[in-house]
Amino acid sequence: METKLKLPRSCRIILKNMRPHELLAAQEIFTRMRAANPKYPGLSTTYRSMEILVKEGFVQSVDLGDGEKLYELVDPGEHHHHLVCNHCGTQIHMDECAIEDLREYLIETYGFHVTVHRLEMFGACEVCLKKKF
Amino acid sequence: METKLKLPRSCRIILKNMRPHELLAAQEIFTRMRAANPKYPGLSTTYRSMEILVKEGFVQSVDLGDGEKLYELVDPGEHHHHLVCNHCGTQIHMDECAIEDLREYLIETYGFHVTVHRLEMFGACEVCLKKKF
DNA sequence: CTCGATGCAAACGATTTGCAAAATT
DNA sequence: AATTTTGCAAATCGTTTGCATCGAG
Repeated sequence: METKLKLPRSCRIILKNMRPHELLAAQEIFTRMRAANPKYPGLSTTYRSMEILVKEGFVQSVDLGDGEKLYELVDPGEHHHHLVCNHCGTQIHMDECAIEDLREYLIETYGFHVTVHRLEMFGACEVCLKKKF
Repeated sequence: METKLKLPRSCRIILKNMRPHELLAAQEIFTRMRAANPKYPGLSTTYRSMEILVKEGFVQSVDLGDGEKLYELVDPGEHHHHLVCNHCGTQIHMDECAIEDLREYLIETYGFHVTVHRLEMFGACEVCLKKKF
């Protein structure tokens, strides 16, 4: 038996208006939610909401290394990785998780059991490669 | 012909006193350098130095997601990844780079050419696994 | 003398927090 | 009425920057 999950209003607004596969900073989420719904709460509430949504598995938080956390809707329990083009900024979402195959190897070699991981790759996308960047 | 690299004094002190395979925050580096050498410059110089050392390839900067950058001596050009135990905090350094094998696959599948990547894995180390954490 | 290195304090930017007011149940 | 959510401003914290001074070549 699972208790029905009760999310605050702000979380519900976010879930309703945030699109999957879009990496957004808290600031940006706040701005968009306000635009979509003038009665949407303030910025600090956004931070509080994202914390809840991450914990509940609705949102994945991603760190691209530029000093701010980015958030992204995911199918609960799922996660994936990003290929970020350094030239045009395009973000490609990998369908598969590159680490899955590594799991067993890491247990055998290091005795280490991976539960969470973070992987981001940077480089050049197809288009920019052709432009000879 | 390569120009002889001239590093500021603070960088030289850091290279001399920092141990390989040890992840340290700027604050921590500052403290240690001061301890090793009372004439070592201040904290802001440490930040400026790390920037140089990263750019020159002496140091790798790592983000474990807790809001501060960590720095680590590396053999120039090299890089590697970390297995961080969530229970005891142990950091295991992987000898190999798990991503190398992925490179070709990503080019074929996504047309994406990876130049830089970030990979950190979190979970339970051998010791903590045995403790049934 | 000239230029890069440094010190110091202020600025910054994202995030967090404290507490009182408002809304939900 | 009790509990949860929110607003707002202030506090945090790591990091960066401006600018005057110091020091090596």
